[in-house]
Amino acid sequence: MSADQTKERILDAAERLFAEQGFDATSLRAVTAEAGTNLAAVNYHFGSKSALLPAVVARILVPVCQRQLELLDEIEARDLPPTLEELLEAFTSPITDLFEQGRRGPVLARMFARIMGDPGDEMQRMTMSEVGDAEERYEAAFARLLPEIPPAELWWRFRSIGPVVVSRQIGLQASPDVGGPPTPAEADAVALRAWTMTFLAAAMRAPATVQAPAAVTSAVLANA
Amino acid sequence: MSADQTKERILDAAERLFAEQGFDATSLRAVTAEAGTNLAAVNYHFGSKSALLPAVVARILVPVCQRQLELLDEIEARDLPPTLEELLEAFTSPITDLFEQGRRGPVLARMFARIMGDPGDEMQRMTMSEVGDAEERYEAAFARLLPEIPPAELWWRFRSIGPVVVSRQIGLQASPDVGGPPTPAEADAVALRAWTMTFLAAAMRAPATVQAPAAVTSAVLANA
DNA sequence: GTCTATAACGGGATAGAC
DNA sequence: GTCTATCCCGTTATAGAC
Repeated sequence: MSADQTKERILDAAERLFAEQGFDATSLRAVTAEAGTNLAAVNYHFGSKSALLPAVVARILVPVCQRQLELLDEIEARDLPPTLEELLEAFTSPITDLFEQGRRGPVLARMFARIMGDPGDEMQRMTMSEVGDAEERYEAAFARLLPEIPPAELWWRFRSIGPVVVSRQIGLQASPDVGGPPTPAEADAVALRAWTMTFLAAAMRAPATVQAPAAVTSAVLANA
Repeated sequence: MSADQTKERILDAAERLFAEQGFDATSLRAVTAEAGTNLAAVNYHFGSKSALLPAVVARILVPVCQRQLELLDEIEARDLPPTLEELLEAFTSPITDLFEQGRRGPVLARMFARIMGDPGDEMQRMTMSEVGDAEERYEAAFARLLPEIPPAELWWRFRSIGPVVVSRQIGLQASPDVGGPPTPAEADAVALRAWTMTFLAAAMRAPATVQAPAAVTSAVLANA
């Protein structure tokens, strides 16, 4: 078997198992068994177990961000400014598409959630380096579209888009007896995109909060 | 040392370590070292490592839900129906309060995020049994307040509240060099509550999505 | 490049004294 | 109830044959 094939098979197996069971709970033995190789191959190709994780994450994230940027390019190539819904759709649909990929998608949503809650900056730094470009450009695009929202408040609104999309995808998987969705998951998947768009568009468009920002408050207090 | 004291000390240590490092990555040896006891004590009081996790989670969640229910009782004891903002505040403030508890709070946000993304229904079932009551009553209260939103769509809106609150708390902790918030965390903490309220209130209040629900669509297709 | 075999280690659980 | 000492297992990583 060629080197590239072995590497890909290891990544496939690792992605599935990490997503399903978590990184710590997954042994290299399980990965190599599923990949049809052996322990030594992982260490040869990736160096160690911990080095396998960034490789898996990058392989997932890179195409998503590429697609996000492509869609943004298309939007910005036009003359007229985009609608908020268009911008949201361009940002979220590559993520949703990923999650709706047959049987690969669903488990990935959980992997994302795990990454977001992971301790230590290591994982977040890793994720950032892949996602940074797309995030910056979209944030700027939202800022142009919503000039009346102060940048600090808009920053938080923008960062809530991902969690909402990811958490809803996870909710879609929950079985009804542990508090899953009220209607069949297949039917919901279609409606869910539209409902999520409604939810996020309204939230992004909300008038700026009137209350004085805390930064100002504390500056005033400091001078008192 | 009394039995209760030992038990509490183990729970304290486990809570901190699970939240900081994750469940799998935390060894019982680390827990007992911090608790000032030994391995056998954990197995005596809790039976096993896996049985320690539910105990830790329950100790965190129970008071939060109690407070949520108290606040809802106060609101419903009045004659006039609550505003959406009041209801949101009552639901979210016990969570936010938890996260703002000195040095205990911040790590707990990550523990929550991890739980939400955890595979297997085990953890989610455990969480549900603690949280179920409060969730049901609040969902009903929101439904009364927003009768024009179809229940299925409202269900998803309501389930997004938690993820938004939790993810923002995690964002508050991120250091600026990994994409943390633009302004100092201390100043933001105050403003953040108000901004989050603006965001969520607008999202909850959004007019119902016009598009036909997928359930209807697929029923029509099935009859074609 | 790939594999087998093994080294070196740390984990959870438990028996049994106190 | 609490502790020490120990068992036994699964883990990662690597040396060395092919």
